[in-house]
Amino acid sequence: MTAFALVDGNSFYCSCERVFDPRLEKRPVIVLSNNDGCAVARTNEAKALGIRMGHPYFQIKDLCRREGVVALSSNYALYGDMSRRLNQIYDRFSPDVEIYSIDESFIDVSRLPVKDRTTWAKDLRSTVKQWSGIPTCVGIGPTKTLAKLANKVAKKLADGVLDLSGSTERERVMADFPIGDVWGIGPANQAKLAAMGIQFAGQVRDLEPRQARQLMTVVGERLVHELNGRSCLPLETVPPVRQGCAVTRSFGQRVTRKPEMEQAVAGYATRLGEKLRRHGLATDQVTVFMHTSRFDDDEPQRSVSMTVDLPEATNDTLTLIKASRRAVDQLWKSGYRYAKAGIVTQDLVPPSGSQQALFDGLDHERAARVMQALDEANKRWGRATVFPAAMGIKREAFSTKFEMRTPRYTTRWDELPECR
DNA sequence: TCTGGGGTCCTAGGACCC
DNA sequence: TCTGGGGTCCTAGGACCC
Repeated sequence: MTAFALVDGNSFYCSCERVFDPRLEKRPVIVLSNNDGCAVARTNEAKALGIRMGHPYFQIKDLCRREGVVALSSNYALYGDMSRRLNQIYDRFSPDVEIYSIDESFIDVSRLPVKDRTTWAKDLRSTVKQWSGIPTCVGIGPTKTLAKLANKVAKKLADGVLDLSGSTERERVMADFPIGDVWGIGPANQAKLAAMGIQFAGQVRDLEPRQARQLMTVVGERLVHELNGRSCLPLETVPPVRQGCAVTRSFGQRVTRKPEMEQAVAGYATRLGEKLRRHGLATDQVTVFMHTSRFDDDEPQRSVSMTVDLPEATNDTLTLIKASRRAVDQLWKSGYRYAKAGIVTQDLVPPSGSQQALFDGLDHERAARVMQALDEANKRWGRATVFPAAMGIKREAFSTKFEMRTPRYTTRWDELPECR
């Protein structure tokens, strides 16, 4: 019999901030998306004030001021590092851990030598809290979907743990668990099911698998099995090779001039190269897109994209910049206020450079050494210490806003927290 | 003034082939 | 006027996730 635990950090980004600034304790705190656009993490105190997930910040600015909500820009360097620490702790509790997202991990608990999984989970929670400062919740069930469901319910329990291994308890909980909160049911499927009078997880569980498939494709059929305790989604301890890679950003201010667009996209190409090299992958085509904002509805709209094929798979930043610049050249048209642009790639492959170098001389080798030096310098002294001139030097006009970012406490020597 | 970014999986339908 | 039957591959778009 399979058994999974799902552990996640409560209001994860906010909790990370609280670890390093105890003044945030008990206060409503939200963390904002890129560009300080909308709320992507809220403490319970902030939720109680009616701040929704994805709530645009400009709409709640007044509320925040009035109610003393602390709004922070996102600090991904900090959250990523805290996430790594949490997983190191999980590893001590089980050899089988799947990192599912920055704040969630699945743990195989079917073969743990414990008689009571609830006690085990409570021990995990308190260890994590003590060692990292992050509060967590744990849900346990015979399938991943049920572990997720248990976790959601555990959020409202005093001890933050719920084990749904037993079928009686499971049925009781599923009877009034809203379908919209079930993992895998989004707004579209929720509406479809609601139209059939289905509102609770227990009703989805009792659908015929064939009917669920008709309604929600094979995903829905799997869901029914999972809710019945028949595991369809195995633990994936080794992350699969990634299929695509993208760097896209909204601009801090609308872009109306071509040189700015060129610099912005050159910056994305640079970042793309870094990501590809970090994963040991390469690409043989890049798609560049740019568009205006749908919220500027009294202005002319434009949304275009173009794919450029590369002669061979590469992760060389300068090659990526050249290719994306060609695309910008083709796509650019003045008279619009562009809000966002990006580079997207698919069909990632291992770099072909090492073989090619044998045939067409030293260029590949040289380029690879330049990239290696670039990556090492930026790793040691911080991102964009060394960067291609095409990115431009005065980037303030369009670069992403982080006006309320806290220090990168754990990953930068010059931003270490100090005791006074 | 101000509305995120980056992934995955699935299906339908067209192009193409024999 | 008649105008098959099946495959495969690729892509766009939808849905979902955090």
